[in-house]
Amino acid sequence: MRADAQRNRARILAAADEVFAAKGAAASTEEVAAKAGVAIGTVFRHFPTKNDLLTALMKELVRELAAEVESLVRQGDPATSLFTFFAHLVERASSRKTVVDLLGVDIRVSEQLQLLREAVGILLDQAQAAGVVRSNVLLDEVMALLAATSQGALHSGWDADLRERTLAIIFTGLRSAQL
Amino acid sequence: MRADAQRNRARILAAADEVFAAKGAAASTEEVAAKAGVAIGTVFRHFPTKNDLLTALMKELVRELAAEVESLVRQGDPATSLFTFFAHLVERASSRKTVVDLLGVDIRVSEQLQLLREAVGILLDQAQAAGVVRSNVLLDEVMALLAATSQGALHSGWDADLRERTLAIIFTGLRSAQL
Amino acid sequence: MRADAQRNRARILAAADEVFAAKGAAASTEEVAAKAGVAIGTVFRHFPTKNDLLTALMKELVRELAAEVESLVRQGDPATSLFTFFAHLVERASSRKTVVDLLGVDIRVSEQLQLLREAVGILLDQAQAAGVVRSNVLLDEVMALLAATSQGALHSGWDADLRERTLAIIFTGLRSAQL
Amino acid sequence: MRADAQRNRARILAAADEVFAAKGAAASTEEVAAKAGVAIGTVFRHFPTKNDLLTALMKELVRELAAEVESLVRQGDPATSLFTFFAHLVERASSRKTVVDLLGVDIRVSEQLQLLREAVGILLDQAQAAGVVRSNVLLDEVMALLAATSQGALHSGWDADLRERTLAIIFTGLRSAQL
DNA sequence: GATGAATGAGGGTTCATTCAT
DNA sequence: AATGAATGAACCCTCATTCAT
Repeated sequence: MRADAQRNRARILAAADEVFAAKGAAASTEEVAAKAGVAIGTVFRHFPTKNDLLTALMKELVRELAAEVESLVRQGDPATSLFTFFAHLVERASSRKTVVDLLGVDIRVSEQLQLLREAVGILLDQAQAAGVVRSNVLLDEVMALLAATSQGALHSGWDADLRERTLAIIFTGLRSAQL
Repeated sequence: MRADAQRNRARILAAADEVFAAKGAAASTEEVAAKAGVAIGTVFRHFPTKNDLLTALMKELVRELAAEVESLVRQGDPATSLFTFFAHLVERASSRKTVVDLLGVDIRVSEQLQLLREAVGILLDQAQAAGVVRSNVLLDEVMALLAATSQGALHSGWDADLRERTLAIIFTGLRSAQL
Repeated sequence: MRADAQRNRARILAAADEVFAAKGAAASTEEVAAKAGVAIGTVFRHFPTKNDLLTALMKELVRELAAEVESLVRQGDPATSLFTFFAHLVERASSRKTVVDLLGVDIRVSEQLQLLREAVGILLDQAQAAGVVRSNVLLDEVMALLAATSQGALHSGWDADLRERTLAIIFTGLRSAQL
Repeated sequence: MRADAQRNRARILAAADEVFAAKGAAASTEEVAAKAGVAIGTVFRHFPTKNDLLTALMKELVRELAAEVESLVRQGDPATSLFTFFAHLVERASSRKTVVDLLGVDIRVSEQLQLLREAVGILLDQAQAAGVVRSNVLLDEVMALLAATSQGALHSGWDADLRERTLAIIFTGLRSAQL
């Protein structure tokens, strides 16, 4: 791929991220093109379908998240890394409708999610090994809470404070030694 | 309002509930009209805007939920009513896209939510008085968890089992005496 | 259907006939709408797909042709009716690209053509009974010649004179007593 | 012109022939480029317009046909060469949408057809001299029948058998001694 | 000369909303 | 009040053509 094409592809992805983050996946491809500063045809050359664009965005997102998890696995505190990642993802979701739409809705891309799922699985294992998460908590529930909270974080009412307090309740629920 | 107009209004709301529940708010007004057995013009006479129709649906939903809360306040076990209601709402959301869309997205109708908020507030008070919910849990967090979990419940992966286990974590987080 | 809708439907069909006759089936639906004096949405309300519009045009055409054949069967000279119809169809095709496109190309509407085929079959029977068409000529060949000549008649070079002389050759080929 | 340019030109023409033969002139230039193994820009450098490419194809076709006629004139049986050529062209058309589209539709290239016309004229003269075609048959009619039958041969229903029987009728019409 | 990315007009289709019947 | 036809902006996508690399 030529240098300018590479540049445009990146620009389009960035524009799409912004636009879809603000207005959700229902925003028009035309708007993405405008924000990227290219003609509509250029968007469709790089992503032949609107859905392809959304999927690419999703892959990008999952890649970043997985990288973050990996970094936590290597350098973070095994006991708290799960909570750290959880909080970070939710914080991020609060300003990005795309994160939410993609994390939750599209079934066809769930293969992509598998990657993320496995990464989070490691964090969960660590936390359970460290004894800060009950051993009967399954990865399924953690993923479900992750997705649900990300969705929720989008709403207007969720400021940093509410987010923190809500997560505190969930983290308490995950901690061992109760019941 | 004439008797038949009254009847039509009810029919349209019922149809809208069904249609939007199945396909989300993106479904066409025409489809609602068809399912209601009226012409498209009739829908717009009753609800001048598609958004008006969605808002009306929301009011209806909140009214029902509030009624359910009230009934729990009167006849339910004060200690567990909050959890009962929470679980029921989430279960309901899992098959009704409308619940989710409305509960989460539309900001302009949040006045309507006030009613529900107050009702849930009573349940929370009761649960805290009964000592099954920590006293430092605020209504804000409960509402946030309610909304988030409702959204999450929509996803394909959420079967009854996962729903139950996920809620169990949240309920544990709400319970007192831990940490 | 309301009176105005009926009127518009007719107008659209007439406009489509004209437009497609002049430019072939590749002409835009928008142009049809403009010529009909309606908005684009109206065209699609009556014919949900461009192909539906073309098919409707085809049905209309076949209906007319079949009616003409029937009238010939009832009142025409059995010996010459086939030739009369043949000549008339080709003459008509010479100014109507639609006739040609539809008669020849679209496979999905061939059920419609069945009607025409049967009608022409009667004319052929009559002509053979009258002894002016060889008895070993099959309906298949007649239909093939009909279609081919209609297509050919579209070309710029075909004036009335050329048409007549070309048909004379074909008619001679169909006549009995030679070879 | 450089050697590689020459080679590319030939490749593009070959690819265009294949592609347009299969899908008709509506196929995209991009597809031609792909099949030719060159970039789209190269196609447009050699043929500044899609129509130029089609015209070139036409020239090529006419050249081939004229060569075939010439070979028939030199070595064929004067009495039957016209029929041989006629049958061969129609057979070829049955698998090549291009032949048909070009032979029939484009007016601007009719100068090219002049060449073919003259060649066919020779065959006709021969056949009339041999007494197997009526002397009052004009070249115009033969060309018209040639074009019409080529178009017709494209349709799905035309198998080898139908083609043969249909041509038999036309050939009979051309033969002398009848009427 | 070749490459292939960018352009942007144009096409089919949908749908909220308006308005004549 | 109800009907349902008409409107037209907006959307996704295609493709001939141009032009920077």
